[in-house]
Amino acid sequence: MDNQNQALDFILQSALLWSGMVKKADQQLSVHGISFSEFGILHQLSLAPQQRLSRIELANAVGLSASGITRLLQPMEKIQLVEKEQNARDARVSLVKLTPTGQQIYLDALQTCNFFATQFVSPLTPRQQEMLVDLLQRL
Amino acid sequence: MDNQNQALDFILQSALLWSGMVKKADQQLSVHGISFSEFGILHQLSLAPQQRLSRIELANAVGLSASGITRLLQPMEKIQLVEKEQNARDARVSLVKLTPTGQQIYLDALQTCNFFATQFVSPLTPRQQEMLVDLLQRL
DNA sequence: ACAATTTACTTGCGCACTCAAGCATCAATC
DNA sequence: GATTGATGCTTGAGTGCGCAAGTAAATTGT
Repeated sequence: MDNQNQALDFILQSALLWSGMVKKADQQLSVHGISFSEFGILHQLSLAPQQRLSRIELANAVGLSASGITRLLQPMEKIQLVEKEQNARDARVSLVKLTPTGQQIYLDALQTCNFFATQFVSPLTPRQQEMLVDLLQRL
Repeated sequence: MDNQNQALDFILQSALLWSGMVKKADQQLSVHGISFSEFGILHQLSLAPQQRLSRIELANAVGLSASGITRLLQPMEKIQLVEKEQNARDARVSLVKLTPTGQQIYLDALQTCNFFATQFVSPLTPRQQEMLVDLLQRL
């Protein structure tokens, strides 16, 4: 098994893992009424200073396009998980801010997601999990 | 950083990596006229005994639903990358077989994909790449 | 001061996929 | 050997995105 095949295996193996992972995550998170993508948004917002980010920052943080973010946020605003806020310095950017409701839903969903994620990586020892996260972060 | 957060990081980091990876792979493979999903199909078929698989086997191998496979294969049959073949023992299954054309396109695309994959994992040493593939395969 | 370019979004369109329902075939039970 | 249930696949409807084009605001160049 040479290096090239190893790299190819990595890509194809990831495809397989990922498709299953998202499906299960969405399913588990559905009890909170949110999708995995929406969880990702809540997560990034909760990490952000003052829990607010521009839409572009959000898009980069979760790996979606700007238009994807626009459409994802529409229903989230409607059910008050996040709210719009405009930037005083630059009228182009419309900031997204986590509401208290959104914060609460996030904390609930975080429990579920942590449980799921922990279960997902459970075939590995903690030492191996650490190594895996470390390796991925270098890519 | 406890174990739970590590697991969560793994999931979210994967989301980010994966979204970028597929986009780049699709872009590079477009010179061969195929998508990354289609490459996955050609790859699995080329590995299979007699280069033929049922649609269900294919779906499981690449992580798509049965209906996804049906729709992906339609254009691939039209341009003769694969062909239908029926199973003598069971009239329900319709096998998918790689054509010589498909084989050729696959080999060309494999070069591209190997190059891309190799580049993608290049921030890691060969030793680390090996470890990464090994860890993923246990999940 | 005013055009030209760049940036932050939004919108129209379309593709890729899923889920649920349907059809055909096989297998098991009576 | 008919019925019941499981399996392989296709189809209809709907969702979740991306891409390209459009708008509005900021920045840059002159």
